[in-house]
Amino acid sequence: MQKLLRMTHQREVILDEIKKSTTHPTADELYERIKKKLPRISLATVYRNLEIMSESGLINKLEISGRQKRFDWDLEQHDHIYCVQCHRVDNIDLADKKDVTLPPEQNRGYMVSGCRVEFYGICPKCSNASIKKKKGERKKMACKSK
Amino acid sequence: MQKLLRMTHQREVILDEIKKSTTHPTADELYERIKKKLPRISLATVYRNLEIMSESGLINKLEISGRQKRFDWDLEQHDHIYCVQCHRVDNIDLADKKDVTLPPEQNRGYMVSGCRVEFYGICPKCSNASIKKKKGERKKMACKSK
DNA sequence: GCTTGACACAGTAATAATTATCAACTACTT
DNA sequence: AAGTAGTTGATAATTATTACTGTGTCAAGC
Repeated sequence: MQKLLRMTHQREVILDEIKKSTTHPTADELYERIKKKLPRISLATVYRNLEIMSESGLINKLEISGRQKRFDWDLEQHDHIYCVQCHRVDNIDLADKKDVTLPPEQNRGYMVSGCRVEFYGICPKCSNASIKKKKGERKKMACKSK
Repeated sequence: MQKLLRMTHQREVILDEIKKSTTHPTADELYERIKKKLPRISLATVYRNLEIMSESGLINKLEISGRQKRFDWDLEQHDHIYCVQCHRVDNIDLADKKDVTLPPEQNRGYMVSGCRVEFYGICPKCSNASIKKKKGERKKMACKSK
């Protein structure tokens, strides 16, 4: 499964941009940022290399709700919390994750290989934005909601 | 949020088809099955009504990994396990779900409104299929993988 | 019984996200 | 230098979903 890959300039820049992210960017978010450094890069290259790099284990592809794929540089096992309003995704570190186990009589015959825990709610930016809105301050939302 | 809606024939057939499902069908899986009963129904009608019925609480729209939306007639809170090979989704009933909590210092400022637990692995059909394949029996996979 | 308005329908166009294709280019290997 | 395997940018194609459009249906009010 682990695949050798040449570290091209494009790949370096993509990887670099992911590593700088505090949140979990989508392919087109990364594309927008990377364009500033490599104006001629193609969106297809970004998609292609995110896929390749996640296959070869350099980054993680998140399995998470929502229609866009998101990528993560943090290869340690961890879980996520995401905002139902702006779809932002943050890391969480669940201490008692080990307690979450599926009793064998419940596994429906599956060979279980893992478990994801996903919390959801409203992120601080969005809840601030909606408080301000209530107060009548006609200000733009802090984070875009699609 | 709860919205009144007229129970048309199309809606009845759609709802009926979901309730008959042991797994969690996608819109186009349902469309294929419903076409046999209502050959003139439009895919758009299926999508529209799944959306409407989940808004009005008749069915559940699953937030789950994978690119297609899936729907569920079971309105009770429960979690899911899914097959990484054929993308089938089954219900599980997690007894110690209550233990899965996010310590306040970990919530990143979110107003947490819920939590989903998702197990993954290989479903019985797929693992049987791959055993048969290993034995050299050139048989078709038991469930399609896309 | 006819008219009006509110939904709902089928069919199709449009959109969003992603993946595939392809010709040109690059870096290695011989 | 020539061959070749991998990579790139541009663009076409695909997939899943949503929006639009003209038509139809039904119940309420006249």
